Amino acid sequence: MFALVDCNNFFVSCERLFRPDLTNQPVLVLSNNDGCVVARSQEVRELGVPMGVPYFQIKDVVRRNNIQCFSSNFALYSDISQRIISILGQYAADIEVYSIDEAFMDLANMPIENLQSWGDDLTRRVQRDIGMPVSVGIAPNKTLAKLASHYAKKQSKSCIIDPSSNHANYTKILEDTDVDDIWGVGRSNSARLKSVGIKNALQLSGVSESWAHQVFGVNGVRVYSELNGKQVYSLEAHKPPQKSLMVSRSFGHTINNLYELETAVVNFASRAGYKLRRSNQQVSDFGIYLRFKTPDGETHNQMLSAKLSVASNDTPELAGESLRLLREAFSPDYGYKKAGVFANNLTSANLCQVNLLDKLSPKIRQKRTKLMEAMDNINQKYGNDTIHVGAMDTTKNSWHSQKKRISPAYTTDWLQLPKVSGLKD
DNA sequence: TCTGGGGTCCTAGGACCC
DNA sequence: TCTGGGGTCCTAGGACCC
Repeated sequence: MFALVDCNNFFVSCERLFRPDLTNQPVLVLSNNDGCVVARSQEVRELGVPMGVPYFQIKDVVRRNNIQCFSSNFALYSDISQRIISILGQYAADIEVYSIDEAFMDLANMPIENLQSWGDDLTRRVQRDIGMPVSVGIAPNKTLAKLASHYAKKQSKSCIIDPSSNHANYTKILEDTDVDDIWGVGRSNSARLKSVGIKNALQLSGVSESWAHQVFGVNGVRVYSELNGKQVYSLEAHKPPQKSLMVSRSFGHTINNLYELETAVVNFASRAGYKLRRSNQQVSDFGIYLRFKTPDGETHNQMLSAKLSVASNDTPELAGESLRLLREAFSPDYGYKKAGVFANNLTSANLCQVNLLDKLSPKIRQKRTKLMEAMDNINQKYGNDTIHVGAMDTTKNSWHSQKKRISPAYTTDWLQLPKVSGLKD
């Protein structure tokens, strides 16, 4: 059996940890640049605010109902997430951290009669130690475990789906689950399913395998098989190395001068270089991404990439490459809204493929590796960008995203610790 | 006027090989 | 009249996840 532990309204619950006055109040969290809604409290859901809606479209609802809005605060969310994972580690040997607010756990050797109390105990423990409400779903595969955790949110105790020992319960839960809520069925496929009268998980589990294959391809068959109790996906306790990487931001305001754009892109390239070094990887296929409006008001996306002569994770090199591509693409007539860099074809930094035509000799490259190491150590100790490439120009950061409503980094910055007042000595 | 920032996998089509 | 049969690799686009 597998368990899925899912935090309830994770970002909102993180914000509430240090704002207990917001318990039972409508609260939502916005994406970067305060663009759209990425987390909603139960109260906000009940007001009919959908997930992912642009903020400007719901301003009236927010004002009328006095909804508390926060910019996303990833320093806080990541820290809370790690605390929760460390507790989960005490409850199972193998854990797959699936996202910032979810983890799969392997319960292979647990007697079936212990599952309910195991799940309920875990729920109480995370609530007590962290203050985070979680839902636990337990089932013979990941798809059903997801479905069970979804169901657990409604019944406020952990939910077990076991087709072999309690078939009636299994059937009932599948019937109660809308096809939209099945893991692996997205917007496009749920629309197709509904158009042929398949509205819930039970109906989907009853089609033929060949039909599932014909209509949804191999992924459809996987969903179908797991709904029927087979195990297709296994627990990935050790994540394979990442294959691609991206650093991008929407700008706080439209940019149309090259210099500002350069400082932004060099920032992203530096960040990408750091991420590569941290994971001991390097890139051979590197590029930039631009989103802009033309004078006639049309929005376009543009991607330019280059093959590096030698795989690299050297910040000055990546920054130089992104500047070269940017200057090639830039037009003063466009209004730039967003930019980023991307890296495909990541390989281990231990593999070294030299190139006779490389502008830098292997010896220089070795020195550069040490230079980056020193830079990372200094920045780790004294703060981000203490040392950085000159083109970043940290005095010009007008491109930064809007984060007007961000809460303090309560748990990761000495200067932002919560203050307790009103206590007597 | 105004819409995030990451990722993965699959598929189809084209270029190329013999 | 009539033009094979097998591969691989790359790319772009789309679907999905959080």
